This record gives sequence, C-alpha cells and structure tokens, in this order.
Amino acid sequence: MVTKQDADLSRADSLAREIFSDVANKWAFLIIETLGDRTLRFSELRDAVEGISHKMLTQNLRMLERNGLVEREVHPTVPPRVEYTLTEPGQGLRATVDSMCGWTQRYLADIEAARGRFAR
Amino acid sequence: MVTKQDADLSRADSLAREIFSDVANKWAFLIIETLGDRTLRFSELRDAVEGISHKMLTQNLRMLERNGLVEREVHPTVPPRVEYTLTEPGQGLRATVDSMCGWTQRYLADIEAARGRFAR
DNA sequence: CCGTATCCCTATCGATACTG
DNA sequence: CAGTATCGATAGGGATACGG
Repeated sequence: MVTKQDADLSRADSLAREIFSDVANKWAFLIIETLGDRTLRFSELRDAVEGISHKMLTQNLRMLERNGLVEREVHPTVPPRVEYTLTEPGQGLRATVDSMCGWTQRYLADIEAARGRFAR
Repeated sequence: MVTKQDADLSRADSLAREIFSDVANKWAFLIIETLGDRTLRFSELRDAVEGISHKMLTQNLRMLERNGLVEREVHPTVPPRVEYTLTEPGQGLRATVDSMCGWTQRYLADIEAARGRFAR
C-alpha cells in the first residue's frame, strides 16, 4: 500500500531532484559566487562572469529567481536599471558554492596530476 | 608587464574554471552522492542513480576518473567486474555535494513557495 | 558485465536584431 | 540598459547493437 507519507516523500524527492537539476550547473554556480553579498546590475554581472553570454545570463537569472535564490529589483528609470541580490536561500547555497571553490583550490594540484596520468 | 606569477595565476584560474565546468553538473553530483564511502559496481551505480542512462554514467565516470575523483578497479573475471570508489579528492568534493543536499532539504519549502509566487 | 560506437533527435548555446 | 525572439550550428543525450 502507498501511504500519504510515501506520496509526500516521493513528491519531496522529485522536487529535490528537480532543484538539483536546475541549480547544479556551472553558470548558476558562477553567478552565485560572483554575486556573493553584493548587489549587481545585469551588465555588471555579465562583465564579471567571464565568458557568459547575454542569453545564458538572463536564462539562469530567471531560473534562480523562479526558485527564490535571487531577488530582482527593477528601477523604472531611463535607461532601466535592474539589480540582482542573493536572497537568504541564495546565501545558503552560496556556502555550498564557496565550499566547492575551496575544494578546487585545495586539490588543484592533485587533479592536474591525475589528468597527466590519465593521458597515458 | 605580465609576470610569471600572473601567468601561473591565470593558468590556475583557467584550470579551476575547467574543473568547475566538468564537475558542476547534476550527474556528477548524483554519482558522487551515491558512491559516498562505498564501492559500487557499474551496474549497481546505474541502478542506484535514478534515471541515469548507460551512456551518461560511463561518460561521467570517465570524467571523474580523469580528474582523479574516482578510482576504477577492474577485476579480470568473466563476466567482468568493475568497481568504483571515491578517492580522497573525491571524498573532499563529496562534502560539497553533501552540503548542497542539506541546503536542498533545508530550503525545500521556501523554494516551493517561491515557485508558486513566480507562477503569477 | 562492461565498454564503445552508431544513429538520430532534441535541447543548448551564441549571434543578431528588435522593443520598451 | 535590459529583455525577448529568432535562427542556425553544435553538443547533449537516449536507444540500440556489438565487441571484449
């Protein structure tokens, strides 16, 4: 028999999985890392996140906004001015991204060595 | 002038970026989380990582192996038996993935709520 | 059992152009 | 300046088959 708890669990699981799929990608991580605790304009972000295209930036910002990880603030001036800031959940995820950055620094040499070995 | 240190830094940066691109994807994360501190066979992994295809699994395992995050052990029996285990750098990354899993659990409700709001 | 290769379709991505 | 839309090119990814 499938209980209500089971249903809730599997729903939570699939939601978690979905969030994972959304968020576990390099652009999202780089955007979150770049934002940090600052507030940045769209164009500032585009310049700061090396190699990201206009399209990828908007796409990922929408995704992050949809999941409530960034707040989007529109100043109805001309020209328009749109600013992005990490929300509290966003800051929480930032801790994860930070830990990955730390990991990368820590094991950079090991990884490079592993790559060298793998070439053979 | 571009000093040697500058060159080293930018090389380290681009390598770090490359590793980031490799590893910051959902399948890699799910594989790492699934492996944990266990040793699993290819087929066990495929069954354990929900929804992953044969192809994605091999592809990601090669990538992880190339970066020295998993160790691949081949038992030359018949039928063959191939086992995968996280290396020390792999375990390090696992901490990051764990932190992301914790984050997902923690903010699941907030995120769901944000999604509801965004629908409007 | 595990791995690679092939086919084939789809989603992704960059470039460009256009609107408010 | 910020955002959307469109269009090709290309990479991602599933299904399948076959080799070790």
